[in-house]
Amino acid sequence: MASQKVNIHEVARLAGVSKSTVSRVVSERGGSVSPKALEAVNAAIKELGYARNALAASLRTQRTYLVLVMVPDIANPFWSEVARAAQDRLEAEGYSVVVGNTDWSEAREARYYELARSGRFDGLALNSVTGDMESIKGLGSPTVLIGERSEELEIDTVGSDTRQATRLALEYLYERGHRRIAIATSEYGTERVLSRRRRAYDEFVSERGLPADPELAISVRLSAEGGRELVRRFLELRERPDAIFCGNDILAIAALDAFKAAGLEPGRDVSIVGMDDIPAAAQCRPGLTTVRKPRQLLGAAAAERLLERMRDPEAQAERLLFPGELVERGSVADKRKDRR
Amino acid sequence: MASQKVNIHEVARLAGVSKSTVSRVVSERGGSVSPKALEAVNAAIKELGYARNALAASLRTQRTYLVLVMVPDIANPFWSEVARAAQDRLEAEGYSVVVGNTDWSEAREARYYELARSGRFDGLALNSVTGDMESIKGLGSPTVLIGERSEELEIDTVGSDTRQATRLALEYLYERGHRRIAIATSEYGTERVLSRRRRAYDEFVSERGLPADPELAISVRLSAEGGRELVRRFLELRERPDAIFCGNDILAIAALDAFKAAGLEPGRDVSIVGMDDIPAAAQCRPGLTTVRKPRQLLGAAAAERLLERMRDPEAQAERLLFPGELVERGSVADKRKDRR
DNA sequence: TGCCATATTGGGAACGTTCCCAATACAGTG
DNA sequence: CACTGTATTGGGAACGTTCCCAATATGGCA
Repeated sequence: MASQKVNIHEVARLAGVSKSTVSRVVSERGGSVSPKALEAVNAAIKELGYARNALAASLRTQRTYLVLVMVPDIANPFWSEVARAAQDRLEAEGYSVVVGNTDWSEAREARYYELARSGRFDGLALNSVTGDMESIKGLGSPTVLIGERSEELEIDTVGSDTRQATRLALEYLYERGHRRIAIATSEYGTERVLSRRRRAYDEFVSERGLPADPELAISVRLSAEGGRELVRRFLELRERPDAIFCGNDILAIAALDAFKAAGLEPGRDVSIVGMDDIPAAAQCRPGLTTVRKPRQLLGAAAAERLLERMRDPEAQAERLLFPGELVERGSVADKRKDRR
Repeated sequence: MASQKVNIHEVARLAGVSKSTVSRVVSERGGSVSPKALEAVNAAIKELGYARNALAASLRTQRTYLVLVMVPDIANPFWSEVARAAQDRLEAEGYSVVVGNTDWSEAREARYYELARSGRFDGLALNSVTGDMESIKGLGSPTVLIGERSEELEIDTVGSDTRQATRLALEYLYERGHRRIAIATSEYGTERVLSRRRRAYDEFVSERGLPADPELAISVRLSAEGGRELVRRFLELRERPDAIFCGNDILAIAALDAFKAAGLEPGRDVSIVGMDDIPAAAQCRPGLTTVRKPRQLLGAAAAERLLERMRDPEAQAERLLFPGELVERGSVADKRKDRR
């Protein structure tokens, strides 16, 4: 059975009805079919091992019921949880979800854009590494951005409030007496606009009159490898920072381990604050003080927004930002004099 | 521009050529086109913002150049690395890769099978949670199984050698003087066949004449939550095991943390061996002794096998198993008398 | 110049479904 | 019984591409 070439016509022939009737049975929005015909069709489907060709159906209906969720790092619990939450919500509405992993690579991202442009998906929820808004607008499918990476107002955006989250972390370090605070984040080439994180940092530094040494802005990949590189670069600095604010937890935890390996105890000799609050942040020693982002909320909200956008492609774009929340653990020293 | 309804005919009209010529330009296998026509077509494509409809093309050619990699847990570094390695290999051959996350759920897995049956993918590489081989055979697309979950010989399989890996871990514990060894793995309902891991364990236990207490076979989910549950169940046992062999590292590391929280020091009061060797296994304290599986190799081999299978759907199925390798860290105590 | 081989081009059919509309069957009502 | 309204059915067109094949243009050579 299942000779894999069976189509609606063969089913119709075996069931003794027309292809239209078979279509009414197999397509979800089927019109009325008599019980007798229904039974005959179902029997024929079973006997022939018929499977509906979604490509042909989509070509005709212009709906695929498939959504692509594109993220930069599938292995990062932050992203996988966002994706999972979005998947939950979208599947409940009858969409199937597949995930695209760009692995922080522009080439891969471009590849997924091409895939999306070819009409295979009804919608996309994506985090862009390149921040190339023109490509995204040219996609031709309803799209929701996850993460606040630009000032873009024409595309729906669901993210956490980067400025607020960054200031929360820096404020915390400042309160505990740190003055020479570094930021480790990812900047893409010199021509690109500075990341929001970096701008929030610059703003904070100038507000508080902290040293604005360019050495303190360290650009590394937001990965474990980036964390190790961060520590190598840190150790080579002429004047070492008191504290580092890291762009995500993966980076921060790798840095934490690398510091320990180098004989510096995080939370005493150097302070580290992360971003995201992934499960590992609670499991490392010392625990990582970090800013929690509402992952499930983010994923669910992105899905919700995408559903609305797919219903009404002409709707006004929205911008939804969720605040972060500081989670205190052990990776920040308290340098206040009155505590000593 | 990009009114999103532009098709090959409009491009042809603007360029002053026939649709056939446009097709020759946009489809990869295009025949010969004069430089003049090529230029005219490209200009028209650009002006109209034309994007080729992959659905229509696939319907005609019966090729989608899209592959689905289905895994049970996208957030587990083991699976995400396997997926990434497969993606690397497949993209090099011109296929695009999307990932399906089943989250250990049978319902989700069934949903992806349905998706696959509808002809959207040229091939699938998947790890089945249910082990429902009949569904997989009925998929109608070239399929490679990742992971050795059954005796199935009709489907290409790429996996690690579960029996060898399990025995390696148990042997290691045995050598170090452990005799009451528990196994924590995931069994699905009583009617299902026992997992390979479990069978290898039973075999080892009977070979060495170790206690075959059914209490020692603990079935939990292979997740962090499962690790915490494992420790709760462990603490309630009348006669506590010396050592636990855990089905994967996620489980093992969560258990390790839970033991510490309960006041038992892993590597002294209780011994733990994991499986996979994910990065976190080296970062936890104590380090997790575990069996390393060759992730990249597994993913690349699965991709390779799938490529061959897509080339020749009638080829003989193969079964490729890679051995594991013991990585010694600090989570196992040495109970040998001669050492004391 | 005439002829042949090759390069280029265009039109119709096909991929497998759903949509539209007209045709027929059926049941209920006066 | 005739009539009307609804339920069910079937056939043709359409979705947007590629494939096949025949037609035409082009260039080289005798």
